Amino acid sequence: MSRPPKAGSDTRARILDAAERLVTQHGYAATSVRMITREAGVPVALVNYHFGSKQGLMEAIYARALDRPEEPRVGYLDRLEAQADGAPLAVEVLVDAFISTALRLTQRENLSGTVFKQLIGQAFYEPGNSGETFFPGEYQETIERYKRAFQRALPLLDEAEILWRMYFFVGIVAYVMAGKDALQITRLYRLADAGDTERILSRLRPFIVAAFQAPPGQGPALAGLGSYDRI
Amino acid sequence: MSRPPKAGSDTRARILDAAERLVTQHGYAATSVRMITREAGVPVALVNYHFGSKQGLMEAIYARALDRPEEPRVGYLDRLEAQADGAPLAVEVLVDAFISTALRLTQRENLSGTVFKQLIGQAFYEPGNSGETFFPGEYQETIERYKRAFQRALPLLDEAEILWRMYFFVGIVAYVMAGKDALQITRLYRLADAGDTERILSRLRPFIVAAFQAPPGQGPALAGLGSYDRI
DNA sequence: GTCTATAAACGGATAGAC
DNA sequence: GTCTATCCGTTTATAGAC
Repeated sequence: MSRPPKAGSDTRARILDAAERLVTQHGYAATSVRMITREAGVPVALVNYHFGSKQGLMEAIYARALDRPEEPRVGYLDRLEAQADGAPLAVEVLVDAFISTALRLTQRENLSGTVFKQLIGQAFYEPGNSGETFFPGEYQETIERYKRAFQRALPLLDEAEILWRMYFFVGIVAYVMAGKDALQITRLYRLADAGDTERILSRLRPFIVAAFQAPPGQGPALAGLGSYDRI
Repeated sequence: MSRPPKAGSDTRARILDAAERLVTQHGYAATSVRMITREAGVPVALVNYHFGSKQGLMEAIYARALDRPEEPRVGYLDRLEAQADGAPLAVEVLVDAFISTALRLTQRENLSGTVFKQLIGQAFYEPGNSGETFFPGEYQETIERYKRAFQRALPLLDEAEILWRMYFFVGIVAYVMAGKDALQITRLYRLADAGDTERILSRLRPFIVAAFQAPPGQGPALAGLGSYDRI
């Protein structure tokens, strides 16, 4: 932004950095290539030179953001299970592991921090892209592993129930990491610790653990739903 | 789309319908006024005539979607509290009430059904708009009322903890209503009942109730976070 | 690899006839 | 209220000099 157009440093990375920042702030469609190159202090043409098109640039952003560490993600779960030596892992441990993994993902060194959260949120919620575009297949195995671990930890729940609870869990983590404050929308509250993802997730942990341990039977259907004359 | 430009029917509504459809599909920024009028089969100028600007059109969409029923939203909570006659409402009841309200909101007759869910999701996640633009002030009171009710139901939790759990709760509901399937992204699972919001929320209910009832102390911080060498 | 200049299309908005 | 024609700024992308 205030940087001189001077070369020497990696132009490609500069563009990626600027794009990452702007896209997470304003969204894909609302961010123009010119905004990006202005922010990066480079001429417009370089976007097309390096990435082919605006779309290509976007894909590069996601590719870099999701760029995997050397070890596969399940490696962590493997270690925990090895330690447990055949015994099922406790729900607390599983929830903890998943949250930690997600958190770690947001703290990758090559990421501006808040960036990844927004990318996650957008991948889940921005219409049009179905998510598959950006999420590499490796994550499938992770889900599968967690599913089996949760099944062992919660033998009273059937597979469908486990999956639904994982679904809620993943959703909440994405939601928290995306960082939009639904309650703040009401302008009434500013939550303590807001912005500190680690603290937030440590508040989330017992909440989710208890939720997973809820008794199976889906309880009575929503009480009298449909009989409420007016809400 | 295939409709003739013929008048007689309400043009304004035609534009709103088309805009609703397209915006929920592609998002605000990615939907141009011209796409909308093409879909509606009317000339471009009518958008500005009826709504002043593209932004005005958007606000009209949300206004219609959130268009309040005659009774204020808290009326329902009022009735429950009156019935309880001074006694605190149980967590189950509160969770149930909130979910039902949200669900009702998505089932308003004037809505194309899935539309509202996406609008909600986008209001929370689309970068740039902070949500205040669209969410009318009346919702503030609703949050405040729920907060007090939850505080009475869960006297062991301090206000901050209550707010955080409500935050998670609201997030999960928005997430579910927005309908993106995080697990489906992995292409491994298609959850039973998927798409049937009412069923999903009835699965959500016991999950959330148990979560709210989790013991206060935020538990140990994320176990050894920071000591995991690699995830 | 970097940059300038320009192409070609599309964006939202408006003036003014009907 | 409806529609055509047009203004004008901005968009993505490219051609071609350096």
